[in-house]
Amino acid sequence: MALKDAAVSVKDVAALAGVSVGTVSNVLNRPERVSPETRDRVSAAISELGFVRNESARHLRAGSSRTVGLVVLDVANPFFTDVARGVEDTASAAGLAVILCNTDEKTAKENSYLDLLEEQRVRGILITPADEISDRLTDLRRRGTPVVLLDRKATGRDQCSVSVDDRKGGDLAVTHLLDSRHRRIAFVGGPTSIAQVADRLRGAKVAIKRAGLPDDALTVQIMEGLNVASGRLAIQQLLALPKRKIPTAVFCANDLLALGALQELSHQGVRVPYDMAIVGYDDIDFASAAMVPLSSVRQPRHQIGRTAAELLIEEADDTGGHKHRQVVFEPELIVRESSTRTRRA
Amino acid sequence: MALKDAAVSVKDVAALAGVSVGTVSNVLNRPERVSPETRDRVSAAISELGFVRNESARHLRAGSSRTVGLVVLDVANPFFTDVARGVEDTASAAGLAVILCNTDEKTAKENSYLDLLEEQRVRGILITPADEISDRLTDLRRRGTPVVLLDRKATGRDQCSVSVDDRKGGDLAVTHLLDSRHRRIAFVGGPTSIAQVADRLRGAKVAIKRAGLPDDALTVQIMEGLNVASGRLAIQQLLALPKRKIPTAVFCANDLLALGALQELSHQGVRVPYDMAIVGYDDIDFASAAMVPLSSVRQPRHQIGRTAAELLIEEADDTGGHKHRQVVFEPELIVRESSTRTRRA
DNA sequence: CGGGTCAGATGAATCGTTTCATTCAGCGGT
DNA sequence: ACCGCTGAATGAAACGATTCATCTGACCCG
Repeated sequence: MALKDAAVSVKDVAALAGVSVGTVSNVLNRPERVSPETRDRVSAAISELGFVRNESARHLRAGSSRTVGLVVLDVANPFFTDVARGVEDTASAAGLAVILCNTDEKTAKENSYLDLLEEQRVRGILITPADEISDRLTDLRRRGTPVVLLDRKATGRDQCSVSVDDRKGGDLAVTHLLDSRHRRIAFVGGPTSIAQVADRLRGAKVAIKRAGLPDDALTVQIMEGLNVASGRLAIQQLLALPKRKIPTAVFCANDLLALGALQELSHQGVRVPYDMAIVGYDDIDFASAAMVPLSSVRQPRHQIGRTAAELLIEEADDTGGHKHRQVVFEPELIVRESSTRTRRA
Repeated sequence: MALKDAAVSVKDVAALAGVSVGTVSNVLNRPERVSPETRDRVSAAISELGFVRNESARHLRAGSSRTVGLVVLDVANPFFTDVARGVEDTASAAGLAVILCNTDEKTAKENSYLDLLEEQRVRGILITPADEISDRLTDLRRRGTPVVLLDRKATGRDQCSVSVDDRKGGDLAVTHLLDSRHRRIAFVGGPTSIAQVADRLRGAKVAIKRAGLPDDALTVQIMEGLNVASGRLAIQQLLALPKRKIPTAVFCANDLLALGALQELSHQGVRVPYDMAIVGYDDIDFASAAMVPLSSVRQPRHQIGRTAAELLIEEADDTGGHKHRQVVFEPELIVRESSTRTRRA
């Protein structure tokens, strides 16, 4: 049995098995080239010493590592954990580990993680940028680290991305509310510097315009963050408007906001959906599990992650034939109780 | 500017700056030993070539890496994402990256991640074991990788752990329900092979016994998983019991179960807390944001993560004086609407 | 002017693994 | 008995950064 201070290397294994280090390496990597007896002897030595390969040394020689980086805005958002699972499934099937990094929407944190990942020589990086596509990211790619954008469409054709048509999603949500006779609608979102928020708002405006309504039929409420607390606050502010300006429906840029809104409305005795309808975005699991099941725009979260990881692996393993692709999924509106006035007075 | 195929190394930098590789390394690691002019020349060369250190090479030489592994049961559970943030805060302050691994409560996945982490020669591992403490984990420690148990108390004194007194938590929850006059209580949990579930159940039983009630005052409902779907199912099963056996309160082993229970009760027209009270566990953010705000046993999630990471770093940097510690936090009962019958008929 | 000091720079050795050109032994064919 | 072949094993080189013993030259002092 190996002792605590062992630090066993191929050399030790080779010595114990009475072979050369090259042979040990062959047993590990191309066992068919080694005679059965030798192979057994080496295997025995490996388990006796408790030998564990040193990935850094392999990697140093090989030039490429077995990890990919996944950089997201917020791991606490169920949307991203689901995407992460998709990434992990694909990556681990390919024998790759995932380093999950959390930026909290801060460019500074994003940059320091990118440095770290590049120093680790990760095979590639999946990222939902906190802001504009930074120079840091461009440099990274130029130096040879593949980057796939996640939940954000690449602007050019020279880069892979996997996203969902957020404009269409915003359009779907608001069109649904308009179809349900709502004429005063609020959009509740986070900072528009986040591309997803900006696009969903844009889609909402398109729907309003198509219906021939004036611009002010849509009240735009921009909050600090995309979380539950901001959702509650947004409702407080909306309910404080002059009575005839209070919307009859709100479309929230994500489900965390929508859940906060739902809670605050209930708290204030406003009935959902009878007095006010709500549509969220992402269709996280908690949306259908909410007390008033939440209508929401569904995104194929898991598939976004899987596809992005596939593109990344394809680009990383590129033998020359890689074509950059911009995959765009279609959002789907899931109508639940929070926006259907079946028993309307 | 660096070209795509650059793969710049210290050698290239040294050549461009007209110095030796040793000097480049000194500029990087002990700039005070290098004369200002040389330092500037080297720095210029570094940025001109876009040189990025190769962490694997550093690590190979240094013998220790700059990453730690965090192995949890389920990243999609907000409890763990909050713990993960705590870990990340401490780790990144120490210049360490976190590799987050998800076992889905499966021993097989756990083992394959442990292999991977050991091959990466991580500085240490934080883990919530899916089952018993496996031999794999013991071997790992014997070979020199520090391991700190997370949300699970170490059985011996030879290992660090950070946990919460789950027995006490179960006791608190059930005692609270007993104080509210409930005499038929259900415990809804996941498999008891998960230590947390077993301990919370044990605490619940202690409370029942202390109150002098018979064992069958507690209906034990063991479900497959610790998620929302299982919570709904559990309620369906409980409501199918003979009327006089149906409990008036349920204590759920975590908040995901409790949220599922809440939803199903509402769906079946059972009023919470008037017809049935609920207490959850973890006090995740969604608990207070639920339509009927959920009573729950709070754990210092963020602090669990921080403390565990601190212990791990201390053990990893050990210069001989490390004492293994088993930190146990106290749980706190947060009473909200789901278990208070103020307007009881 | 010789000797000592010291900051600064050097470059070979090292970490653990993989790779590949080379060696070796055994064997069949002539 | 010798040649050529093949399967098996070998061992040195290489990956890139760090370290440390060593070297260089400038400067000061007696």
